[in-house]
Amino acid sequence: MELAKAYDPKSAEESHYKRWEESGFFAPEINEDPDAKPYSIVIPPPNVTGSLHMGHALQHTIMDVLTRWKRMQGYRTLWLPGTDHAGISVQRKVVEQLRKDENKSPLDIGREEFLRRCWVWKEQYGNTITEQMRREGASVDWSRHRFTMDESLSLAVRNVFCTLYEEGWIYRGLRIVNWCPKDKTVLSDLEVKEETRKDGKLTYLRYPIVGTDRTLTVATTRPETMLGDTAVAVNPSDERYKDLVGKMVALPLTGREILIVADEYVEAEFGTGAVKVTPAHDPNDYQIGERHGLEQLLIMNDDGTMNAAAGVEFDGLDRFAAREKVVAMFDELGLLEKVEDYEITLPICERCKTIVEPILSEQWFVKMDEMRDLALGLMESEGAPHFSPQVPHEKVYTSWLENLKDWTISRQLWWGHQIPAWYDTDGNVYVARTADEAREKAGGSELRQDSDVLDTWFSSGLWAFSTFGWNGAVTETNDLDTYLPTDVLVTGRDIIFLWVSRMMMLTKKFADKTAFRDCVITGTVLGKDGKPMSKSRNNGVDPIEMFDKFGVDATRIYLASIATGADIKWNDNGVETYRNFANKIWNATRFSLLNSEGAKIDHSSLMADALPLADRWIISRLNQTALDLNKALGKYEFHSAVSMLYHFFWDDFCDWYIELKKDEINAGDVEATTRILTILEIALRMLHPFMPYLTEELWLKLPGTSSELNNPAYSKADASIMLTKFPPGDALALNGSAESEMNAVIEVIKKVRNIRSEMNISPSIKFTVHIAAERDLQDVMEANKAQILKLARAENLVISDSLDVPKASAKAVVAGNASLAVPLEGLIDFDKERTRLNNQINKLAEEKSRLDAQLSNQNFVERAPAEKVDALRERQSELAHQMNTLNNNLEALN
RNA sequence: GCCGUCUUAGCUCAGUGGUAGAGCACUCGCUUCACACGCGAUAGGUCACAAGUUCAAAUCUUGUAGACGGCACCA
Repeated sequence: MELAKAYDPKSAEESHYKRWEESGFFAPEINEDPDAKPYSIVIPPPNVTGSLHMGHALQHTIMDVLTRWKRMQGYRTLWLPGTDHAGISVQRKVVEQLRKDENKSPLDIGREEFLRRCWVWKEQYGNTITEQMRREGASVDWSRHRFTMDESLSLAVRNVFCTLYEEGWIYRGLRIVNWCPKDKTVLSDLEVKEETRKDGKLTYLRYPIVGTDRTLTVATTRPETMLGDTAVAVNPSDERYKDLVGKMVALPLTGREILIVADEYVEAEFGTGAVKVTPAHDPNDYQIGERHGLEQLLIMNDDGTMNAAAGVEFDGLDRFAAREKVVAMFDELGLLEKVEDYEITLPICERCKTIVEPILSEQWFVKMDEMRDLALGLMESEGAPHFSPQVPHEKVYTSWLENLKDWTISRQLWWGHQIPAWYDTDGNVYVARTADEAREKAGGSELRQDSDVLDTWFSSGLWAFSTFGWNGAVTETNDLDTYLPTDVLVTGRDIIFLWVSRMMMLTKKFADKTAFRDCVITGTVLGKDGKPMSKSRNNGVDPIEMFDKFGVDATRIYLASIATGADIKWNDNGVETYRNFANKIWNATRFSLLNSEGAKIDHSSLMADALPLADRWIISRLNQTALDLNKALGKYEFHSAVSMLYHFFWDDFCDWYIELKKDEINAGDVEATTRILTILEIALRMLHPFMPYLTEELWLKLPGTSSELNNPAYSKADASIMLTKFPPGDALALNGSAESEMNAVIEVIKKVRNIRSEMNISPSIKFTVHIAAERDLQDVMEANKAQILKLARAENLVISDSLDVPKASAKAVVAGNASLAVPLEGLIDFDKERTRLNNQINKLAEEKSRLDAQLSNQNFVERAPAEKVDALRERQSELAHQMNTLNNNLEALN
């Protein structure tokens, strides 16, 4: 069978995924071993509004590498996929669609119809990302695909909510919350980001003091909130204002009189030392208000416009217009002291970037005291989750938990899990699992359900166990029993608090298990400009484009080559490197197949006695690589795994082993070809988790592959590399003497090549190589004569105890007190050879002087480990010997 | 304000107290019958800076500078 000259990823990508999926290879049920240990991962469910970005591609690659690796090891492996309903995102898309297509608002069509449209939207667009995951080669069990608003998962949400309410962990209360006037919903602290603006203003307003002609100046960044002031506060020990405490100020523009109170919160040194107090629009003012029994005057509507309480002149005015108007009116009244430039940090809505308004509102909250203790307890007792990399994430995670505030879980949206709480006409609340249950509790009064839905992260927080069938009504399933705790969670830093922590808490609370033992935190893939990829920066790189340009496998293994947790600037170059690597693998296979008549995969062929050096060497290297590879993967060190695969395959297997075996292969040596094919087959297995398409494509072409090579756990399944046994590596197959002998051969070849290149001798000119060495090494050289001749492009090899060559020779030293020479009568340039020898001598001299200094240091000799000292001494004497030889060579030229 | 990360070759990045590494780019040579997405040979580093610990520091400690992240505050 002849392969094309270059690897074309497209055809491989198109043919294998469907077969794998349809054959049930991704489902854990493919494993027939009743004693197989489980291995499970749940995917961080991407938003149904999302499409694949590089962060997904990175995380999915890591999850798939782990899944394929464990599956090949014979674990009952499950990678569970799914999607998140993404409350605000979907709602916004549907609202926008409605406005554009029909010029209607959600209120025009009503809740029921709006929700129907959301479902239609989800059905239509919600599987973009799942289709893209198929292209990625993600070996997820599609039969277990979950959506956060599936019936069972929704039931789980209602049951969890009710239980937490009954136990007092969920409450409804009036608090200052983060309000997004554009989305018209409350947001949790984590959904609010900060933006520093240099063009902020600090406005100083004068409030006249009643019964005097004095004024009191307050400073504010939000002048419009003065319309809701119900007090002015000063520090109790502030001498300037001591006599004013208890007096009233006449609040301009409102006709109201408000009290001057003393409160420790106020810092005398900051600003004017007097603070306007707006309890309904500021969290600190709210606290002051509580302490002093102040009125909470709400002056804004949910869209950020002022309401009637702000006064007729302001009613309906946008908050920023109101701000200007307040300042202008103070100015007119002569009460505007000054306006200063002020750098200000504003809270903004993470999604729509609108400035968030702190506002007093009645919402649902989860009390975090016990939740926090659950998560901290798991960290303390089990060290769970164990973060990779551990620094800095473990500390950030625990210190965040230690300072946790209550979680606002209600959202003023329609798309999501509607809060299972009902109100009677008197405003009494009945939390119940169903409307019937609520009616029963209410004793027949007329009820209406809370119109809010729950924070999307509330349902995601249940993901680790709700996806395995837990819904509160059903609390025991095979999957829960088998796959929980999951083994590892792979995600980004940005959702450690939003999701990771909550999943740990809620899984412990309701399934009484650890959600996952390990947590791999990936870094951020940055744009070429070094900044996070974003639409506004237009620096995004589309994974699909990379797949098209370089292939899925090249993109995957490049992503895996990034150090775990490290951020990386995207560069196409990196992917190109692995595109080339894929082509190298393709061509190595192509070569192996060219002369493969009569040969086939045969693992026993590697066990045969008296194999040639190159074979003993590559088998040792192969096993070392397999051992190191498994170790690296076990520690989530994907980058070092990739690096060792790359160098084993390219350097050891292609550059040396194949080149050394070429003559045998071309001569039709069936045994040699069998070994090459067998080693290649094992190498492909090791590469499979990273490069599933290429390896499957090639593996199926190898002679002798069949389901008999499958891991016994999959013996009844069709043949596929993804079901073979992952090479564990065998420490007994390591062969130190073969490695050192091979290294000697390699060194000889490299030295001769160096002579040819430095002396500008054309590759077409064949010459004789003389080697002088001790007896053992002579035998090695003799046994590998043909290989040395071929790779050094020489026609003759003379091996002896000492060099006997004409003056016109180029010489070099090799390890083991050996030396070599190439007679170059008529070709040698003596000046060049002198320079070449001098360069070598200088290099050795540099190393030797460092060693001499170190070894003459009495402290080092006495205190460093003896074997270290011995090794350096040995190297020192070798260097001396080599320098001596080279100096003699140099003299001989004169 | 508190906590933390990063700074290594021209570029992008590995590096685990013991002789500084890779890929790409650069230079030189090669239509060697798997691969020019290739092969061979070079060159390229004050490991940000300073001090300390140590026989020995890119690696541990402290400080400085620059880049960045998280949290808190923000009248």
